[in-house]
Amino acid sequence: MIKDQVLKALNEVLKKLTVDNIVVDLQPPAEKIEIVKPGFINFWISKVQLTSQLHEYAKEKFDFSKYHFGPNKKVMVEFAHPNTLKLFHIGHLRNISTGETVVRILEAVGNKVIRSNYQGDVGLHTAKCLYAVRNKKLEMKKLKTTSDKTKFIGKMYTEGTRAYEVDPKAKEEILKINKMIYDRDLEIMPLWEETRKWSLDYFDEVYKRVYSHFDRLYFESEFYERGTEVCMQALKSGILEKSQGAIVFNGKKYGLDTRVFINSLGFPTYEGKELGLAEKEFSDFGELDKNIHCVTPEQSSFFKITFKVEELLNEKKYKNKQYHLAYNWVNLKEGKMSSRVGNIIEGPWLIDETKKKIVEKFKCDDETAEVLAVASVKYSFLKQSVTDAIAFDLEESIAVDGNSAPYLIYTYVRCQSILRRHSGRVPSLSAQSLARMGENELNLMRKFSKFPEVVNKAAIDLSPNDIANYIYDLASSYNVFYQKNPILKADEEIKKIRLLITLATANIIKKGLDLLGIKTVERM
RNA sequence: GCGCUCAUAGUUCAACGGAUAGAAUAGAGGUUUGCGGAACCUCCGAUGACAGUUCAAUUCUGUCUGAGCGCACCA
Repeated sequence: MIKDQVLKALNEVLKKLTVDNIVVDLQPPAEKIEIVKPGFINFWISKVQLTSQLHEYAKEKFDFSKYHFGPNKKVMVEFAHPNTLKLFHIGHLRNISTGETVVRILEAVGNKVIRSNYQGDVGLHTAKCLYAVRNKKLEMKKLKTTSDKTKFIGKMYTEGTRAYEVDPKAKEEILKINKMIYDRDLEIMPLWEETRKWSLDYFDEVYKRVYSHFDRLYFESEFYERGTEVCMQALKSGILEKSQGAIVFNGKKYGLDTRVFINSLGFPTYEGKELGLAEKEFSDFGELDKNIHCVTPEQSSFFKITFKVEELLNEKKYKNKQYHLAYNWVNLKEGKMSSRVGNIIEGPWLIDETKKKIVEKFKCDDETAEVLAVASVKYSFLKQSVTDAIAFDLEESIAVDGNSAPYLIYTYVRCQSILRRHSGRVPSLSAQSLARMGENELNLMRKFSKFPEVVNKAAIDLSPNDIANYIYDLASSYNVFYQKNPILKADEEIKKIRLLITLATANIIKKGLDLLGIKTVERM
C-alpha cells in the first residue's frame, strides 16, 4: 500500500516539476524524466549536454570541481617512508603508489600539494646493520654499483639482526653502537654516513623508476635535539609527565594509550622526534590546511597520541590538520612478510619479474615493457581500497589480463591506432549527427560524464580505487562498443560521432591513469 | 583485560541506507577469415551466525564466531 502511495506521490512531484518549468532550468538539462519503481525519479542528461562534454573531453579539457581542506589550499602528503639500511619492499611500493596518486588527485581538484618523505636513518635497525658492516671495510671497497651495495647492506642487516637475537654480547655491542649514532660519535659517523648514502641512492633510483619525487626529505636524525626540546616544553606546561624515569603522555583522560616520549636514558623515542618533525613540516612551506601521513594502520595509536599532544601544544597550528591515512599492508598469501623469516619481497624485484613476464608474453621492446611493468604493479595495488590489506599473490599481481593496467593501456593503444588510421581532423558534431546518435553511443557518453564526479569523490574520500574502477569500467564498455560497432567503416555522420567517442575514451583513460601515477604508451 | 580494523562466488576485489549484490580470475562452451583477438560473448557461482533500527540493511546498532593489529621506554 505504502509503495503505491510513494509512486503516486512521485507523480505529483513530477507534475509539479513540469508545471513549474523547473525542468527547463536544470543544469545539466535533462533529456527526459521518469518515475521508476520502487520510488525513484530518473533524470536523463540531454544529448546536447552530453555532446558538449564529448567535445571538451576530445580536447583533453577536464573540468574537475574544486575541493579544499582549508583556506590556504595547501596540503602536505607525507609518504614512501623507507628506512635506510633496509630494503624497499612491496609494502613501500604500495605506500609510494598510494601517496603519489593522492598527491595527483588533490592537485587535480585545485590544491597546492607538497610531497614529503620521512625516513628513519637512526635507531636500532641502523645499529644492527652497522654492527655487521664494521669489520668489512675491505669488502665494502669492492662494491661498485648501487645494486651491489644494496645487496651487501641487506645481507649485513640480516646478519646483525640474527646476532642481536642469539648472541648477548653482540646485543650489548649493538646497543652501544646505537648510542654512538645518537651521540654522533666520530668513530661510527663516517660508516653511518657512507652506508646511509648508499641507501638513499638506491631509494632515489626506485623513486625515479615509479615516477615519484619529493619536495623535502625529512630524516629522523634531524629531530632528536629539537624533539627533545619540545618534549621538555611540554613537560613544563604539564602536557607530558614524568613516570618511572621516562617522560610520557598519559592518555587516560582522553581515552588514549599512554606512550613514552623520552625514554629513561634521556633519548627521544619515535614519539618525541615526531613533535620536532611536526613543527618543521608545519613551517617549512607556510601554512598547511592538512598534513596527510600515509602510514600503515598499526601506527594508529601512535598518531592519535602525537596528534593529541601537538593539539595541546598549539591548538591553532595543529588541531584537525593532522591526518593519518592508514593505507594497509601487503601480506603474502602465506602470511606476513618479515625480515626474520626472510620472506621480504623487494619492490624493484617485483617490477623486474613483471617486466620479464610482459616481454615474454607480448614480445615488446624494453622501454614499453618497463612502462607496462610499473603500470601493472602500481595498478594492482591501486585498484583496491587503500584501507584494506592486500593478500599478495605474485602470479596474480603480475597478471596482464582482466582488471589490469595492460588491459587499460591496450584499450588506449587501440583507440590511438584507430585515430592514427583516420588521418583527418576529428570534427565537431552538427545537429544532424546529434539526431543520428544511437543508444550505444549515448551509453558511453553518459559514462564520460561521470568522470569529474569520480575524481571529486576520490579526492574527498582519498580513494584512488574509485578512479581505477571507473576507468576499468569505461575501457571495458568501450571494448564492447568497439566489438559491435564499426568506426572507420561507418557512414560519415556516424563515423564522426564514433571517432569523437574513441578520442574521448583515450583521453579519459590517459588522464585517469595519470591521476593514478601511471604512464601510457602509444604502441605496444 | 581494554581498544582499533576486517569478514561478500573456489580465489582476489566492487557496491559508502535504496533499483535485479557488480567485476576479475579459475572451470565449461563459443565469436558469419572486420578499424589491434593483449579483444568480445554465454554458462557456473557469494553477503560468517543471531537479534535490532528502518518503508528499505552487504551497508547502521548489539551479541557471538573467526582473522589481523595496537596498548611504556623499538621504529
